[in-house]
Amino acid sequence: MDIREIAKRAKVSTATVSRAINRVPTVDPVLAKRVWKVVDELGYFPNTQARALVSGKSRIFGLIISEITNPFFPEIVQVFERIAVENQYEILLTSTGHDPKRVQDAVRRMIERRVEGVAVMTFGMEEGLLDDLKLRGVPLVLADVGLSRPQVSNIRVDHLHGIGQAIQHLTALGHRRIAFISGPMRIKSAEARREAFLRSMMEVGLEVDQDLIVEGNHTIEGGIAAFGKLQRTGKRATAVLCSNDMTALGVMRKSYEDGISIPRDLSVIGYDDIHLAQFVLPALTTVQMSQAELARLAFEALLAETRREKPATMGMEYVLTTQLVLRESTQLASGKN
Amino acid sequence: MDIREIAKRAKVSTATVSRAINRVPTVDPVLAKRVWKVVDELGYFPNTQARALVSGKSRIFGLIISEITNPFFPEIVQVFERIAVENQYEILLTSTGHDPKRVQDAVRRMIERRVEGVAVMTFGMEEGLLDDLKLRGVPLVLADVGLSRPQVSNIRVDHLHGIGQAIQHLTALGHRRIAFISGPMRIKSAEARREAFLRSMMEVGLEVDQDLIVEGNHTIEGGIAAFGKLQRTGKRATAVLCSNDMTALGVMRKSYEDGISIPRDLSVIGYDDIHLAQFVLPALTTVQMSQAELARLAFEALLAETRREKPATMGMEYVLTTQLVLRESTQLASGKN
DNA sequence: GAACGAAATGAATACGTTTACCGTTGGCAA
DNA sequence: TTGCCAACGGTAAACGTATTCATTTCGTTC
Repeated sequence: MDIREIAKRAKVSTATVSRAINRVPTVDPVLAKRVWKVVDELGYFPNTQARALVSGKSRIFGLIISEITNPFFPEIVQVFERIAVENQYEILLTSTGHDPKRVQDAVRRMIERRVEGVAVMTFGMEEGLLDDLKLRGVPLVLADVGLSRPQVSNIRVDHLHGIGQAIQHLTALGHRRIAFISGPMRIKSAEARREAFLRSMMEVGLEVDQDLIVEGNHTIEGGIAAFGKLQRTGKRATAVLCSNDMTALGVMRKSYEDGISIPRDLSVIGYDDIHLAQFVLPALTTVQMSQAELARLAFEALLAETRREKPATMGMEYVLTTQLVLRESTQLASGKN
Repeated sequence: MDIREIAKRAKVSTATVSRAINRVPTVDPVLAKRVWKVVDELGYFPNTQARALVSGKSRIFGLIISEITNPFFPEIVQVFERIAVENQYEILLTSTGHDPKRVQDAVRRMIERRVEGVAVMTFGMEEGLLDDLKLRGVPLVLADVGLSRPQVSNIRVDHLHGIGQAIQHLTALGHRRIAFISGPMRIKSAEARREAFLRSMMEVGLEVDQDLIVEGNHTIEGGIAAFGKLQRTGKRATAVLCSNDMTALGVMRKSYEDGISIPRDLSVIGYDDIHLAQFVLPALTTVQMSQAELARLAFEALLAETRREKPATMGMEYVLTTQLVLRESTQLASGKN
């Protein structure tokens, strides 16, 4: 069943059917009604591939994330998808696990489907992988990748704000020996968070002990391993700041196993503020980075880009700020430290 | 840049280009090589919409889930997506929150994109919403919706096995007063789990106190509320079985706030075995229902369906079994109960 | 009452592929 | 040398829609 069938039954031309369906105002209301009647009776739905082919618009955006099993991302995906649907867009989702091969694959698939734009959330691998997209003038939005670059919009995250608050909070509680468990350093956003930590420590006049900086990988398992390593150094920290909430959950789990009580013996601060953070035991003090806001910014940026006549030579810059959320996992530094 | 451009530069016809790209064996290796050379030089990617239009195959599967923010689903999505990509399929993902309007919308979008099949994970709303798909002969796979129905493949989950093990485990530990926090009863799978609970209780000869069965909604918040309600009845249970892990997390959170120690004062068992379950404090004893297996079954079912010549009048039936996983949240029933 | 213009409709084309169908080529046997 | 067949390549027609351009149908004005 196609537009021709509708045309025949409504006794109009296919052109009129097309116009009626697309609500072109010049079409006679009487004819339009006749068309809609047939459309409804037959349960006709326009073929998107045909539309895309002739119009040159696929109405698909690509969304590249790292790990959908990290609770940070589902919340982004949910909001992004909701907004997309509201705007009659579909999304081509891909969770790459930072595997270059999978990124490459995703890019190819997105080009083949002729996506109108791609949002990339957290990114670490060679930028070269995105060149195919740039070359074709596909609008690109990168979230949290540090410096901006030509032809690519950028969502800059103000890590310094939230992390600065976190450090101030800890020092106010009397903590001096503050550890940091980073994300994988090949990821830009992990690097940026680490920088913000170092800078914040400097600003409050605390020196950082390199032994108290350990690399994790943004998973619970990584947090467990990293915290284990931290303890084996023998240098005891009274507080630990984590590069994301999953890492913090790992720290909490490992502390529990080792008989370290949080927050009594150790204060822990996470990063991201995933929904779960408020429900763990104890509830996690963390730096909030609004997933909804991030998703919204990314979508708006993409949409703005597609509406533009000429592709912008310079990408737009958006800013997302962060903020400390106090809960139960931090407390006054204990006695002698 | 299109197939014609390639044809011109490789000095062959578009038909040959098409055949070369699709690796049709009859094409002369010399010509094929010439074609591929040009394709690579120009960075040409075939236009999927055009392909879909002429071949009648969109190479897209729909995937309808309820809540992507429930950690159970991201693990499914991940596996489903991975297998799909391996088979050159894309997935159209939709998280409906069981909102009939959003389901309706999703169905429309999927029809418009001409998906070759749809997998529905957990389902509660009027089946009528899927009629549009059935009518068009779109292969359908439903997971965990109870009885099977014509034209629709079904993945039956053997809740009884895992839940039976859970109840036996609890009774072996001396528990007699076992509470159950269900999911929302409009959801088929929640209903099925509740039935399995009732049946398992009967099988071990325990009577169920209706006051000890409370309805939750498969979220942490719902678990908190339900457990609060449970306590207000005044009838103390020594163990509580939850319809999913998120609910169990809610119970754990609420217990913590109320000074009830798990597992000392109360044993808790979850359902699903989300990845997180092993890391919470204490690690959650739960009934495992393999997300990877479920995703794989669903995809295989869909793929099998698309390969079939004539649409099957009767759907296939697949079975997924469940199994208790012992961790730290259960313990001998305390003294006097 | 005729001619003109505005507005709406219809015929036809294009979008980028796949593929049925037909024509060409070359090899081999007679 | 001729004829036949096999094998392969090319031409052209689809796929379902949007849209340009030509046509028709009005109402309006003089």
